[in-house]
Amino acid sequence: MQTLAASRPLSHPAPHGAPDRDDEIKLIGVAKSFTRDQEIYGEGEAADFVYKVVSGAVRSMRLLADGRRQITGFHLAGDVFGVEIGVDRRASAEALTDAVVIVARRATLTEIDQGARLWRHALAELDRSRDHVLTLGRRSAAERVASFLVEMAERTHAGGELTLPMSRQDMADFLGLTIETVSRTLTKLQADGLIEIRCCRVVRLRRPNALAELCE
Amino acid sequence: MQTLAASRPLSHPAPHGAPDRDDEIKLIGVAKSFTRDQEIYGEGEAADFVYKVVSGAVRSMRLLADGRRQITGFHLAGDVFGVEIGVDRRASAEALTDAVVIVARRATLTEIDQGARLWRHALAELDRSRDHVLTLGRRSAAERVASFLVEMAERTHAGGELTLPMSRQDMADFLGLTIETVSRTLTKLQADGLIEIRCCRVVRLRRPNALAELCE
DNA sequence: CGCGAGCTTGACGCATCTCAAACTTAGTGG
DNA sequence: CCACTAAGTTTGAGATGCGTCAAGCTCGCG
Repeated sequence: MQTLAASRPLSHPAPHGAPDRDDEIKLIGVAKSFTRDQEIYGEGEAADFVYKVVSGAVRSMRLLADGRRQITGFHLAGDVFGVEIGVDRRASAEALTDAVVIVARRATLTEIDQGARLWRHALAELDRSRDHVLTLGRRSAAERVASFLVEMAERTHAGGELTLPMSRQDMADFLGLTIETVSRTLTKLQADGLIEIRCCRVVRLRRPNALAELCE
Repeated sequence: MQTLAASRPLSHPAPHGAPDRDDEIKLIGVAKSFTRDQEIYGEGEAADFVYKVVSGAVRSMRLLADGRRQITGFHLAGDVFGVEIGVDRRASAEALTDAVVIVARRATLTEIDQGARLWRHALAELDRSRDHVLTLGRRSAAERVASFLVEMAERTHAGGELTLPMSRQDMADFLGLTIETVSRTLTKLQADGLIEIRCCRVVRLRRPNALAELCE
């Protein structure tokens, strides 16, 4: 299932520039590549490995019994994902695009002394997750899409023009909306002059401040 | 503002029975009491302290500029809260009921060697927050209320009869609904025989399995 | 050039929100 | 102990934002 690309053991090659502090989690493992939509791990499996994105992007998600899907996060180059508290996976992860990730045994994390980094990583994820809770609980469709674009622009260090690694369906499942509402909302934001949709996945933020204000 | 009740320094007095593993975070600090609705800390303040509930309950929340409120979590006896990654508070906390909490200097956390516990605590919170994301993103009002009741029953070890420490408004702001929808939904669940509302804040789960199924 | 996946647009329906009023409960003072 | 009050909750009627269903369109790819 998982295509083994290269098996050279490697420590992490600092992905997108040096982090502000020494917050880079070290993974000692093997690089694997995944093709678009390929499962990296599934809900209920043993959580024996942790991952770090080298290139491409990954989605984490949970499913309800009837198939409704909620994406809990997108992982971009440099992001660590798949760190769980329990023995089993509570979420699944799939490659959003063709992607290369480092796979490390879970025990590796704690063997090399980096307790504080792990803690801060979890707290940073928690912070982001709570933002997400605020968005899903209290923001309108337009506000959700705006905050999503602003966040993605920040995370990808996009200067004005932003290339999204995910489809409209992924955006919808992340934002708790339908694909149609996401599409309509983007069209509306464009009509209002806040963004320009260059092509499906390329968006220019024309008035980033106005977008940010939408998020209050 | 913060009523100082007792200033006896104390380590945590294991609140509601021993935890499964040694996951109890140790706080060395002072007990303070807060009255219902009293602010414990506010968004934007310095995050110099961490807290643990001794008795009563606490809500953590974030506000949008126009006053919309999202409660990100309820903290019951034994729960640690107010642990942040940054220097400033990204959320505020208020007493849900009259409550006593232990207040500890933030540095205390890391001084006494309990890195793994802190990490697991953050991961456990993250897990819960992601459940919350799933609920807010993809569940109907009935499913939200059902999952809330099930979760609260678990957390309070309620055997059938559950006494909620929060108002309908708090439930609504936690579940991303309005107070009217929460009220109507509870009435509906009662009409369907899943619960019995003994009085506003006392609920008996008549068919806990059916409720759990609603959450899939 | 034509096909298919993904995206957009339209029309309509419904779950939830809004606004408003009645009711219940808890608290207060006579 | 019982009015009286205020806060919280429930209920109702109507509005609306987003979902659903169904075409039609665009663009990348064979």
